Amino acid sequence: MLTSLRSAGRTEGGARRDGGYGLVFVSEPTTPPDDPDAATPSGSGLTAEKRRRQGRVDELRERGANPYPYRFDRSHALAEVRSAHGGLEAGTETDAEVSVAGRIMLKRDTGKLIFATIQDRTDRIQLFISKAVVGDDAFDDIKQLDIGDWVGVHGTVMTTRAGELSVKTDRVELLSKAIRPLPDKWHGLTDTDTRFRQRYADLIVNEEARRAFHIRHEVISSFRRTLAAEGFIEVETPVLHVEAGGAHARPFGTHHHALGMPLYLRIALELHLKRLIVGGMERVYEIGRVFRNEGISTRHNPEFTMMELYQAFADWTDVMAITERLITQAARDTVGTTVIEIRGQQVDLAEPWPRLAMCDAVSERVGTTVHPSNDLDDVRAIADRHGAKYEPSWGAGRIIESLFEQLCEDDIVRPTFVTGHPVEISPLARVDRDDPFVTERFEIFCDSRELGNGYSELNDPVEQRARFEDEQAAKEAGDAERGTVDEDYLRALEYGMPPTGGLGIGMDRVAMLLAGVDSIREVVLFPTLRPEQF
RNA sequence: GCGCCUCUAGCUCAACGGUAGAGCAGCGGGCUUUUAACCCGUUGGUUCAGGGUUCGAAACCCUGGGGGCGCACCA
Repeated sequence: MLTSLRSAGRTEGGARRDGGYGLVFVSEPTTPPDDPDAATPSGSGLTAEKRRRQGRVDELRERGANPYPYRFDRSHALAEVRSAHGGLEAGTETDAEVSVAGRIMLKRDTGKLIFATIQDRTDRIQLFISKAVVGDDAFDDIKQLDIGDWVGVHGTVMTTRAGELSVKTDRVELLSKAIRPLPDKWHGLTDTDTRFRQRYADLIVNEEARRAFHIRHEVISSFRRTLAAEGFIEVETPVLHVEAGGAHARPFGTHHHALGMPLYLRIALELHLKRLIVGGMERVYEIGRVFRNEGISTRHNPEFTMMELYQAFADWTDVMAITERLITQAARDTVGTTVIEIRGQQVDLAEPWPRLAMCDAVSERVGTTVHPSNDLDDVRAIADRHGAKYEPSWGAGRIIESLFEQLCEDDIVRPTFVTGHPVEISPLARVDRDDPFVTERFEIFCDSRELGNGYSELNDPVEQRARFEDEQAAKEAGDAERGTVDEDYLRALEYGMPPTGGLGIGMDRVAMLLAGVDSIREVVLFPTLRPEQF
């Protein structure tokens, strides 16, 4: 009873909807808001173009056709058609029937024959549309299709006399009418602002853009496979933090209304993941967005994607090894080789990455031994001599880092582990077992950019408290990027964290490296921009 | 935040301080094997905005806006 009622109702409703496009038609604005100046001969080309295309939509509806149908059954992606029939000789017709779908990118109309190039996410393919095959009425309709329209096509596979693989079209269904014209078919979009704001248009017309995002996807997917194979568990930890810790960076602030309290967007994944190591999860990782309230540049977007992993019973040497494996494998999976070109140099990522102690690198450049144990005034004098900037509150360790950035960073081309960061700038890293002034820490530098950061994790709760207190003192002295004492994290450490190695990698930067692009905006789909004025 | 560069038709680009143009897209016509199809004809402009200099400004100057690059910022 219920069932029959329901199905009867559905049939009735369906029938009403099929025969009643007028309902939809009436409720939709079918003329542009600036229609009043339709009478005037002037007006922008875009307005006229959109009006013409919308007019076509209205016309189709009046005929009872739906310019925006609900679905289409596709038998093959375009790349599948090509791989199955790519070897056909010129001038071959087959009886292989296919149903394909895509966006019309090009149209060549020779009178009674139309060649159209459609594009899906896998490939492009040519449609061979003959008036004699589809019939006069259908041919007229196909002529009315615009570049940018989505179509579904039924036909058979053939090659033209020139050898172009094509679908000899029996029937074309309009799947979605494009009201707005596509950018230039040859040049695409070049204005970077427009490319980033209208990423949808960029992706339609610029293959390079599609390629970069495909590489980004492959990098992340490769990381997940490598980590799964090594026994890591993927987790998700909070984005909203009461106090943003785990890195030196200014956070974004927000507010929770029901709790009536300020919250901060995370600047790192570190502290929550290490709580999970305390909890006994042993090998965990997270790939997630972090937010830093800093300047925007070719290397920095305010929100970016970090991969952090933590491995119990491991130290920094294990973590350096897994770093090499992750990035080398990602190169194989994305570009098919471990040999990539960086600044004109051929670099084989499969070779062991050089290790460079920060103090050694600086010492060599300044011609005298520099170490965080040096007298502060001596280190300041060296910094002054080499134009490295520092604040009065900085200790020798932090000034050495400044010297490194000033003198050494730019020279690093191939991936390099820069090791032995001073304790002062590494509040969560464990002191080097052979040198109490530096930590068992490394940063991965490549093409002068920092790709990641790892260390033997500090797990002594008493020492961690002392380091946090130093951070808080620096923050209270006016350094907004320094941290605070995270009592809950200290409580976790008091339960005992096993010896642990940790790693953080900037996924956007790895994607940049492997995609061979020099701006982070080429691998972030919707980079942060000022709002557009409409 | 500072410096330099940039903004012209839907898109890609021209235009000495002197009538705002081309190609693509669109529209009309022709063409049954094209390849950014081609051929003929044609519509389309708040030259980012606002001021100023000038007989005359897309251009020169000022202010503002968007964007890019560099610096600063950024373990």
